[in-house]
Amino acid sequence: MPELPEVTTTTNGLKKVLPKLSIVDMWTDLVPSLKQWKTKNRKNLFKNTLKDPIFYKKFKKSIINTRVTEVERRAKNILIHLNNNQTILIHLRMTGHLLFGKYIFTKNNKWIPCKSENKALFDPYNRFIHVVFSLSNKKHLVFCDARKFGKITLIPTDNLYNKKYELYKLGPEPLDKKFLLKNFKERLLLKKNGKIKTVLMDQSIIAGIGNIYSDETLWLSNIHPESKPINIPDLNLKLLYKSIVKLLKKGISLGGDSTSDYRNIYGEKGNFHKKHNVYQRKNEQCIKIGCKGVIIKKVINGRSAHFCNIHQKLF
DNA sequence: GGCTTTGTTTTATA
DNA sequence: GTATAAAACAAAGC
Repeated sequence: MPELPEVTTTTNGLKKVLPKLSIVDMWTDLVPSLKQWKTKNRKNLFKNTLKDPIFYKKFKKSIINTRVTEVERRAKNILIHLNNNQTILIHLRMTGHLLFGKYIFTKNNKWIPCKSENKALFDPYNRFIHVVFSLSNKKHLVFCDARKFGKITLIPTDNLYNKKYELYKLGPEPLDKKFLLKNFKERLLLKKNGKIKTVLMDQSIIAGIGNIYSDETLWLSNIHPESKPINIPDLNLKLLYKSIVKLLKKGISLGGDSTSDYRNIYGEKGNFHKKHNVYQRKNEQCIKIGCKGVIIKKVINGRSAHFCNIHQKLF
């Protein structure tokens, strides 16, 4: 599940290869026919994304023959800036990932990786290719997504942070040097009576944390996921702040978490999922030194939470 | 075939 | 009005 470290791994990869390349063509199978579009009644959900046939036409026309100037991450969004004041915004949601390499369009209307490319590209998840951007160096930027929950849209670069677009309400970046313990506490108190796990995952409070990293950081800072921010002692808040910075950086250095479908732009898995202390370890012994607890899985505000019932205290 | 999965948006409730 | 929770939604795997 792409969270901050996974999206960072992807954008770091793209930063090295995309700038200065031009987009010469694009292909997608996400666009419904106009008839389907009208009958499915999904105009609100998909408006201004590639699943909107009217928007798709504008999108394609806007990006063809433009050059990539810069790639950037904001929260869980990938931003590809173009030289015509337009920015392609990609959200991977649950199972999406981006791949970069040489691809071939086959006779049965499918894209497959060219055999001379990295072997990792022959991953089974490659059968879910839904968008292909053809680039001026004969390579491709490929959007691959088993669930098709991912979202691709286009926003004028100058207007990225306008009220009408989704980036507007995002909270601060937890790895920003200016994001101090003091700021962290202030943000949490905006939801002082919520459940800390839910608050951590709220993108308007802090950007980039999802289910995996919220479970892991709470385990490390000895906090029960249903604790109210207002009740959490300073000592634990400080520990939580440090755990967030530490684990997000660890996730990045390990190339992300491939519990599910996440791959880097060369189709390779990350390694963070091998280092889980609590996520998806239901019924296993807690591995904190000296702790006799067992990992519990419980649905909290509609999301699965994993935690140790002994050393993670409810405040 | 129903349930699960996650991130986000929308709707409901206290 | 405000704060929090619940529901809805995407689509495929099991």
